[in-house]
Amino acid sequence: MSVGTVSKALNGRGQLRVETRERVQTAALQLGFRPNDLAKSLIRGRTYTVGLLTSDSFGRFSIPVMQGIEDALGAGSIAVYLCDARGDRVRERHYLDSLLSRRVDGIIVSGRRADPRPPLGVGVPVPVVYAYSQSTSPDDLAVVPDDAHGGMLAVEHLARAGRRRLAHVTGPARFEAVRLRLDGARGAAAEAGLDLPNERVLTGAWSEAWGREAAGLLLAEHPDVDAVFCGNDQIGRGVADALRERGVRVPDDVAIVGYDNWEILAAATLPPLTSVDMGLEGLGQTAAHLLLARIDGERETGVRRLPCSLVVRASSGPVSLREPSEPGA
Amino acid sequence: MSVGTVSKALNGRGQLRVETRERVQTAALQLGFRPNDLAKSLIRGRTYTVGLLTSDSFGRFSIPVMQGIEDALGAGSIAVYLCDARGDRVRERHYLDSLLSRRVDGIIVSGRRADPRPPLGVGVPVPVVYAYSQSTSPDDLAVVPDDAHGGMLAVEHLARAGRRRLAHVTGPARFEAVRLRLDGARGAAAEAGLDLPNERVLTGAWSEAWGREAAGLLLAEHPDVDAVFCGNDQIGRGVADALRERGVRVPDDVAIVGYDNWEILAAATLPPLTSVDMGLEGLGQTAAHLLLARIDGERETGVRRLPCSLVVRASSGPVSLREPSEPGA
DNA sequence: TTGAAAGCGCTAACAT
DNA sequence: ATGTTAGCGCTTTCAA
Repeated sequence: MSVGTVSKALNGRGQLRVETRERVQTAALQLGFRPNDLAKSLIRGRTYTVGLLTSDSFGRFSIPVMQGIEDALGAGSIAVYLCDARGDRVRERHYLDSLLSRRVDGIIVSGRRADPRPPLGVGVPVPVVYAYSQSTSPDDLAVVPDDAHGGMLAVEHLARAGRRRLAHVTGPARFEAVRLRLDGARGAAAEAGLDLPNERVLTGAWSEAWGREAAGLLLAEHPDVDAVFCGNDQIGRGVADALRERGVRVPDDVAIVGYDNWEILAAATLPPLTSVDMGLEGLGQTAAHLLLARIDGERETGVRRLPCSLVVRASSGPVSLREPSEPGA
Repeated sequence: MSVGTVSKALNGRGQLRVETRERVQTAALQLGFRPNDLAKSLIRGRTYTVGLLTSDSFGRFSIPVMQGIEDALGAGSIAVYLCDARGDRVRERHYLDSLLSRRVDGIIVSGRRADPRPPLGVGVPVPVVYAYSQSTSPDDLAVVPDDAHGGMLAVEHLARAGRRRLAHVTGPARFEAVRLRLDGARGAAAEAGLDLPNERVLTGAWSEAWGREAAGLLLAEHPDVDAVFCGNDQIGRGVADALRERGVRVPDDVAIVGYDNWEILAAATLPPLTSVDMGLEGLGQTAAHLLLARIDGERETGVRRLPCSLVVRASSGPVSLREPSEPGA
């Protein structure tokens, strides 16, 4: 029996007698034969493999993105190489070389989104997509969450719950995400006939400690605030804890909305935190599909912003039925 | 110029004129030539690639393990395939087939450690190591944290801080980890002339809510307890918050030690939580090195338990200098 | 010092 | 319906 015949039998190609086909298949099974994908790739010029290059380690945000990518790709029998450059350009270069030598069909660059990063390199001979990350080059394609939309959702929800005096406690002002979320929040506030003046926007760290501190500031300077939109869930938790400790009822007196929908934290907060979900897993899937499209010749570039969603929990219930309370009481 | 010569020039093999070698190298650089690793692998019969097969998604625990693995392997220019079976045996089989067809040199199986899992498959033709996970087969090699050691560290520390009345609030009793940590804790208690009777061992969920609840139980039934060893940091946080709310001072009245050293939670707790660190990143590295050793012919089997370490923060300070207080006051 | 040829495991076109 | 052959890109003898 010739190798050619075996190949046809196993791949269901060519004209073969049914009996031959079956004979080959049983034999292959018995011998534990497994076609060598390396050889196939060598011929096809495609490896059905992509590189996942994270510029900055794996954190709370990269993980779901990664899951989404792996999910979308694994289903199509595309394997994913995992590369963690740990924020080191040299290491990144090293991984890039390795991926290219291994002939990946494309590369997804993920990482902290803090700021647009320099492109992966010049003349990378395979398609690249940035996920939860973007490059400074307009010729690249990036997928990120729509922060303005997230801010809008939060405030829309608070307004609909009858809140009138909003505050915003968020992270460092240098983050693009901080600015965009605020823009979105302001837009929604205006839409609802409310305002969110600068003195009720407090920027600080992305931490619980800052949330606690900010809650104190709000209580001291703006005791009439009845809703706090927080830049992330840690801040939200800090605010919630601090308010509770000072006898302010959440959500009766003050409603709280967090950001990230970090389940394990948001759900454990007292009361559980309503939070904006960036849909990172879906973002990963989108990035994967866009990469596949690019591999198939698609040429779209630019930044794709994906809508967020709101996960409502107890912290943002409707205003108390009782008369407006005296926060800080 | 023949391909053979080029090969020698680029790989520094054979006898070549220096000038030729240089000429080839500059040409290769200009043309952006990149040797095809697929072809090399085909010849060598080795791909310098390993599969990372996580049986049960990526969580708080798998991530550091994964980082360690990637770190140890990436440094040696070994690429890592990422496969997430999501707890589905069919999917796992699918990934296994894919990895084998792609001729990985070995496989690391990681996952939840809850209970030993069935082996990956019979007659897997490449070395396998289980990381933070173990199989039911004694012929396999697994690396897991030493839970008894972790329990020991926690109680040793509390005893040394002068605590005499210990309690243990932990997760569901069906977890092997729960039993082992308790064993270790009891050993250390005995060593220090203390005891940890069953009525002061509370098993429940791995959650903050359970921590809060358990704190209430302890206060009601064992108000003389001066130290609580918690099965994880979430429980620790719940206990800390509940005690504080009831006016019990931590660590003055009651010391708390958590488990997992989940930085973001432990550090944000009031007061910051002393916690047992399982050294998961190191565990991943160890698993990677053991896999490499196996690939090189090493035949060791069994379960390798890696020591833990203790990260001391404020929650376990020495006993108050004031006279023994009245917890619950 | 360089070139030619075989072969890694497979597929696809062409012969038989 | 099956066998033969060339060739994917590379390394490695062996010959020149």
